[in-house]
Amino acid sequence: MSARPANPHLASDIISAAASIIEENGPEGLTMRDVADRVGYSPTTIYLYFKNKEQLLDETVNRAFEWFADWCEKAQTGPTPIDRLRQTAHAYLDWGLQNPGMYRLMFEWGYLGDISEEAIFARRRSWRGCRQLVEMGAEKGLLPLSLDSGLAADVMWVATHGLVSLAISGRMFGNPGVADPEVVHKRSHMIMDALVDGWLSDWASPGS
Amino acid sequence: MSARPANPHLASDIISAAASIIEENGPEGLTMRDVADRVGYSPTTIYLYFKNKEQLLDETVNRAFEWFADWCEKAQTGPTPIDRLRQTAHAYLDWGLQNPGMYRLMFEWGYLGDISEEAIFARRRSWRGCRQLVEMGAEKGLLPLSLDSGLAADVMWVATHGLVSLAISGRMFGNPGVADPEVVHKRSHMIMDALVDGWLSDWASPGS
DNA sequence: ACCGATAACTTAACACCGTTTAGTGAACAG
DNA sequence: CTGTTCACTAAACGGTGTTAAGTTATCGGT
Repeated sequence: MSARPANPHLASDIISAAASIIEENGPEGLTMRDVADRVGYSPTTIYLYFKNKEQLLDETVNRAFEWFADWCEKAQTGPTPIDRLRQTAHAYLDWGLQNPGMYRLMFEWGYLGDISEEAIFARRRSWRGCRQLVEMGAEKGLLPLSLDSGLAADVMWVATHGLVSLAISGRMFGNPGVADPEVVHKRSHMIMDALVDGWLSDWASPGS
Repeated sequence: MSARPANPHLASDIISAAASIIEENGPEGLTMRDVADRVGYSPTTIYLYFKNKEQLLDETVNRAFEWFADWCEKAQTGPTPIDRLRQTAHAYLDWGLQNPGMYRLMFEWGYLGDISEEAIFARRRSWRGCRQLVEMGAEKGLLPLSLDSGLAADVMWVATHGLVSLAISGRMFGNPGVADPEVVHKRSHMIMDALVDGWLSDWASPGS
């Protein structure tokens, strides 16, 4: 959000170029010089539109989170909150499997920079959607809920994130690193179903 | 595992130096020159003992996985498999919270390199321990298991990893990035208990 | 005692990275 | 015509992983 020159498309083009490079080479494979080449300007020009690499990545991530939340919301076509919860979970997984570079940047890249309150709020949009589904399911008695909805949403998110994280890192399924994409896809959706099944059964328990 | 000069302690010292730098500065903050400084040699000497940075990191990770598996096994003091499962889960979480830099390197760092079959087998030691606990719990009727034990272990591992991953990245708990360590510790152990509670209730379910 | 080989290590450089300094050239206001 | 501003760039700085080419010391053989 630094003061920018007039060219109104360039900032957006730079972000698009960064996003496509991230998908091709991963977050660690993104260089300012590559971004500049792709938009047809010199590397210094990037710094007229973004304070530094971190800010460029932050804004790229902000846009990716919007796209990600849209994707998850669009998947919710089922009649009951339970249906929509399962659909959301699988949509989340698919998004991660299809955009592994961006997913890693969004959820695993170092520690968070100095992003604004609005950006934080916007990034958590999909989490709020998840919590709403949990609350709707609990109200209708479809979800046996002994936890508050925020904790339940955290539990679901944590497990879903862990599945995506391991699946895209090639560290799962007996032979870590090998990871035929089709095998990973099939196995991870199977695990996703098992996770959702677990959420739908009773959460109440003896405790520790 | 490249052919190495005679100095028998140096390779191990280099790995130790790398490990401590990773804990101080994170994986992205590790420099070959820093490693060399810390062991008191020139940067080029490191390349006499390790082919490149990737191999140094691989061997550092191998050693960390041993330490990690020891830690998880030592925590299993309870009488029943269920007790030991919960203890293992919390031990896993604590290890991650206390060694965030190494944890990220072990589980989230780019794609896996060309590591040997033995190394892969060794790295999965803690996963096998988890699966054994699940099998013991199921045999004794303590764990209602409608899944095969490998899938059940994957489900548990995935959720536990997701919790650690989000907790150490500062992306959880309403205000991502802020993350007072004590708050993170308390909240993440609460989520861990909720996760374990879920595993102990019935896994059987309608499916999707 | 001397020679050559080898082993352990270092100096100096390479290409590349994020970033900054000091511009260039064109458009425009007076 | 002049001075200013604006969008952009060339060249450099310090830092990175890595390598080529030494340097120095030790040791076996004669």
